[in-house]
Amino acid sequence: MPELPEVEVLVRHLQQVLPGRRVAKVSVIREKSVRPNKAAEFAQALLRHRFDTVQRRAKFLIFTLSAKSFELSLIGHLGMTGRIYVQKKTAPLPKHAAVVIELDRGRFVFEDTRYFGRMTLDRTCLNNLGPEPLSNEFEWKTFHRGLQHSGQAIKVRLLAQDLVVGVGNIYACEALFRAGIDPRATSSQLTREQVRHLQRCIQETMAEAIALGSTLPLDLAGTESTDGLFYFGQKRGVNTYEERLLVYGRKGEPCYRCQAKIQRIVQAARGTFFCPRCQTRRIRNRPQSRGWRRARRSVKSHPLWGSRVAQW
DNA sequence: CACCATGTTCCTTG
DNA sequence: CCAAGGAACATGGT
Repeated sequence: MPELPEVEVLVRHLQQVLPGRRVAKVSVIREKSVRPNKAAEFAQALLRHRFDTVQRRAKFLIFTLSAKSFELSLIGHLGMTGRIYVQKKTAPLPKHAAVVIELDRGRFVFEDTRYFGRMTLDRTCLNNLGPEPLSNEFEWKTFHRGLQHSGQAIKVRLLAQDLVVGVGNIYACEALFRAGIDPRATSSQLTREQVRHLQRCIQETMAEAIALGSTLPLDLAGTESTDGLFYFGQKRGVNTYEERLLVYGRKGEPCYRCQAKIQRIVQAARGTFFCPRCQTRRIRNRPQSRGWRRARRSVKSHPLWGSRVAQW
């Protein structure tokens, strides 16, 4: 269940639940899910340690544990379909449980249907990551400099995790729509104004998603068939949050801003959704023009958008 | 059967 | 050597 906002909301939840609990037993059910450590050494190292903190860096979860004077970091990545939760010892294990850690109270479960996720004690995966999008380190001048050296399409470039972390396929589409930038535009062709605008749109997209996800009734304890995903929100009777996304998954549907049909194309083997009228490759001299501000207000005042997100 | 899916890494190509 | 493109990983939903 990744992308930065989903991981952030999960981390905040786990930080409330996990600290203080001790590791009683470690079962690596899917050996490949523990890399590059060996399953046996991984399990042995964690034994009898106590969870202290839960943090996030990019889409990684970082658990710190200690035993007497020994400290260690457990790093997790959810891949495409990973979930992490603490369940009751009596609850049944999920079909695709990858790593199970029995605690003094309850059970830590890392399940992963497609097994693209992983757990490790090796911190080197945290090297070479770009700045956090919601930190001061995400600075538009550096962002601009990085983009100028690239001939890749901007949408593809955003996914590389070196100029900025945490932006995945869905939020890349959303941020580019908000910024009015064609996902096919060559990175180096973006103007300084477009880059500055895109930087702010990425931050808005992330911040609003975290804020929204913090209030939805997510199944962070792994008890239901629902999960901790909130790209599409939750289906709860009449209260449907499905239309929260502005372009992703809306192929053929009318753009909320201009009614043109949303297009789906493939870039780097991933689906990209965009509005062919609102998102242009052309360089806009005045990206903050009155017309554009009016358009963004109209997007935000769409009944299914404003009611759920504008409150933040 | 066809096509789609939230991510990253490795290999090949130019 | 480098940048960019594509396959691979693995399973399930529609």
